[in-house]
Amino acid sequence: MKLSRVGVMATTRKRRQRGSLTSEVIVKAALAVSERGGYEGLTFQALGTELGAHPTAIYRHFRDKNELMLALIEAIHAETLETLGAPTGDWEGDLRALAHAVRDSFLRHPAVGQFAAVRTTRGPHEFEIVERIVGCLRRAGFDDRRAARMYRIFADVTLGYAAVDAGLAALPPDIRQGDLEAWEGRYRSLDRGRYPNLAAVAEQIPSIEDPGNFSTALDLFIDALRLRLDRGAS
Amino acid sequence: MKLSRVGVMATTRKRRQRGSLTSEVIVKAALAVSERGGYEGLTFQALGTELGAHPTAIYRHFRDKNELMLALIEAIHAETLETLGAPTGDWEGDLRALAHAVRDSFLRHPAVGQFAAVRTTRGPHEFEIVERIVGCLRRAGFDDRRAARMYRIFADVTLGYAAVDAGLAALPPDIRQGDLEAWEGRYRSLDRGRYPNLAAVAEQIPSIEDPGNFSTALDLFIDALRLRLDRGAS
DNA sequence: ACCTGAACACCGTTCAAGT
DNA sequence: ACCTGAACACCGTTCAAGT
Repeated sequence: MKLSRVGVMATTRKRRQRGSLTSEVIVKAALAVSERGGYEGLTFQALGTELGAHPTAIYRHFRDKNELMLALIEAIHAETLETLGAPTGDWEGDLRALAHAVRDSFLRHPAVGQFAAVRTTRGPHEFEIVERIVGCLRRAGFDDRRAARMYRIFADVTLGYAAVDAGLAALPPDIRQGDLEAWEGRYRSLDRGRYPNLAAVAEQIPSIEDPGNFSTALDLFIDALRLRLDRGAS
Repeated sequence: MKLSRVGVMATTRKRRQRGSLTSEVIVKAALAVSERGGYEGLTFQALGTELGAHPTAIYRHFRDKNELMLALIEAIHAETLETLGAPTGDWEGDLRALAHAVRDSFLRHPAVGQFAAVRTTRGPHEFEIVERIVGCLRRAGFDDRRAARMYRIFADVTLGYAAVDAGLAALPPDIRQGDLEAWEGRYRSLDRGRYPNLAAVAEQIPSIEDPGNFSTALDLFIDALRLRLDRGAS
């Protein structure tokens, strides 16, 4: 083992034995790495070190980083479903539970979760999550056309919100710190003449990291769904 | 001029004259570059070429890529405000117009827009957008506490949704193509036994790129706001 | 068949040197 | 004062070579 290329294999914990490298092992290691080092820490070199294998050995299981990313998102969806019980039949409660489970999974792996709303994994766990959402909406009383449309909006809003939360959590600590301080500092000392409305309420704006925001957004969404059901024509 | 480092200065259009490099010029060039090459195309080298200057000359105006990014987001917010008339006093129409203007700006510069929901620029244009949203909510009849909370949700939902749309538009063309085809292909040929609800509605799910989705999401949100106003307790 | 080593064409960033 | 050149420590990815 050469030491000229410092760091690549130098800090290897244990050397992996031939044939033990599988997609599952790689996905698991990648989630662990991303949890520690954020997205910019999730590199093939770091992953190789984590695995006790050469960085390029990963290419035997994933064509490129994009394919690995999709597998990681699928793994997150799998986690979401694991932490979630079977549907209870209460469409509203089930929708809420699903949305919260999705967000929790994204936040558990923010470096991956921040991209999960934009990509489609085209995998079974993703299908299953969609299946569940559509199931809730149909049980609520929406006809197929309406259920399909509402599914799209619900998924985009929920995953989008969760992805923003994940993106925030995935920021490098110093940058995140700076952003948070801006909200707490600069936003509360603005020119009342120039920003009268903002100045009036600034102190009462919940932190962008307040977990209650997501719940309130869900409340609003479900209120709106109920309203459409009451109006009939669904 | 050496040619050993291929490409860096080789394709320079015109050489910039000393002293003409300002933050404004750099921001404008960066938005142009990002429009063409997506996020992975937005590099200091590409920006240097666009500017007719050495890549590292940019560091005289921005400490690092993070600072440049914040300036770019501010520039996008400035564009949003430019395309937007003065508030009309109709809180609902104004909110809608604002949300659409934000999304349009994000989509005009997707490589930057996809990050805009997560970061805070702490700049005057960002303040102005917040000011306007809060203004709409107060005019609608929300008291300060409620207006502050609803602002947070509205901003997160709207910017989050727009950022997802931008992220989609910013995907490298081949990857984006693959994702879209998955929605149109695989999602419509699923096992009806395993995914009964999804299979029933799959054909009717709007495309993830359908611009009507955002409008519908806004409709739902504003319905929910009205409901809370009607319920009293402002 | 499975993995490594070496190389390639890039990145962002620092800093001494030029004008 | 403003900008460039060269260097540093990284990236993802390809491919010939080893076992």
